[in-house]
Amino acid sequence: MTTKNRILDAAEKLFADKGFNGTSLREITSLAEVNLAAVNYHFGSKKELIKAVMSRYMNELSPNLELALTNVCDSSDKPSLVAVFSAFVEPLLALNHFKENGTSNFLQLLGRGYTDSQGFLRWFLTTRYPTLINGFVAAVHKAYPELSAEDMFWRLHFTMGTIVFTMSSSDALMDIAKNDFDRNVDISGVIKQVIPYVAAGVGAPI
Amino acid sequence: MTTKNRILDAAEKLFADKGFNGTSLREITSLAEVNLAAVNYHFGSKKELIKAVMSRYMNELSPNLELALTNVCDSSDKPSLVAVFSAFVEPLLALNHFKENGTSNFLQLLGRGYTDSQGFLRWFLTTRYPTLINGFVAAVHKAYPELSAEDMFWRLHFTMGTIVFTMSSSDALMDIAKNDFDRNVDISGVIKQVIPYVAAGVGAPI
DNA sequence: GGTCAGTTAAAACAGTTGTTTAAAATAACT
DNA sequence: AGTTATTTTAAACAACTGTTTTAACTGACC
Repeated sequence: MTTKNRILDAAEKLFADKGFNGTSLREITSLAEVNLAAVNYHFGSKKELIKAVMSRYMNELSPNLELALTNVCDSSDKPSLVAVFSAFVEPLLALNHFKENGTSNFLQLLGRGYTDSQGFLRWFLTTRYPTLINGFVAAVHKAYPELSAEDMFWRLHFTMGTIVFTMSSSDALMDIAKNDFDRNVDISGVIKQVIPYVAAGVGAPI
Repeated sequence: MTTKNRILDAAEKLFADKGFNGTSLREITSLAEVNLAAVNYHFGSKKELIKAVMSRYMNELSPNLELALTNVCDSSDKPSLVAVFSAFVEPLLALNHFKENGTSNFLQLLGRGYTDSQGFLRWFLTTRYPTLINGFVAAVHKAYPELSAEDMFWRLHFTMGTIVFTMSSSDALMDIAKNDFDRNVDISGVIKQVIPYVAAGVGAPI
């Protein structure tokens, strides 16, 4: 395991847990058991480290997700919204093969990035992965053509909020579910819960 | 204007903008034009200041919201979910009379509190305002009695996520809406957009 | 063996953080 | 007016932040 990867792994875990602002380089380097200066040597700055952590996941997820979305669009003249959102499930869960707790970590990171650091991650994602977003918009449009561009814009951001917020506090929510309902839920269980919700939300009558 | 209130106002604005972690006491005291030590003198600690900022809003909102929710429950044997969520609108918008930008500030604070500081605000709200949450659950149950307690739990948290995330980035979203659709949206416009979405989400078939 | 790029290491940097101290200023009360 | 209590002030505190520096080490190539 190289120093660079030890840092990436440690940073990923801590960023997901406590946010970008809430995690110091010293916490990262001591969890990674590397020297403090290694971060700036290998990545240049903390901000670049954040980008590197996110890129590792996005580069893995992005092509799979684009493929799944075009598959949904090709499979039917008018796919259901549930089908569109279900296209996310497999690529997201595949992150668990890519890395242990990959799905959960990535979604939590996404949540952190949207509220920490005043939207710089939103800029990062929309400028670096625009085809992904376009593919998603196209799929939703095909499933619900009556939805205006403006309404679509809002509902997709509501959806983003639902996902991202749920995942950034998913650990706490799964704990509560275990206590109150004696039910063990994992990240794929949460995803299955959320799909009907967002599909119905996006598909709400105008 | 007392020192205590100057601090509360400045803290509220900065907390909403940049989060609790992202705001320093020195930023707060220089915006409030008071001495740095005044925060610890009047509030004891930064954490207590956060609680005080949130309490000021919750004490204003909570009784109005409880009343509105019981009114919905009393008005019909089976109110619609849109009616239940619409009960939030007036009490939330009334915060604008209570304080300038009150609605937007409060909702943004709520969003910050849920992602910053590892869920301590969730604990604060659920332990301090339990009747509010119970009233909400009761209203949703009356509108959709087939929904199991567990599904209800998840969907209410999804809803919380939608609201809270949307509001914590509402400034950015309203900017984009202005650029892309040449449409001026204010906070009440966003609320009106989000109600059909969350109502449909909570009301999704099981 | 010596040279040299790549990497690691300890230490210090300058700046910021929340909090505390102790003195000065103001207000309230007898 | 004189004596409390309350509030404000400037200064310092120790701890922590991201980043830089300088020296030491590593392994490869000639």
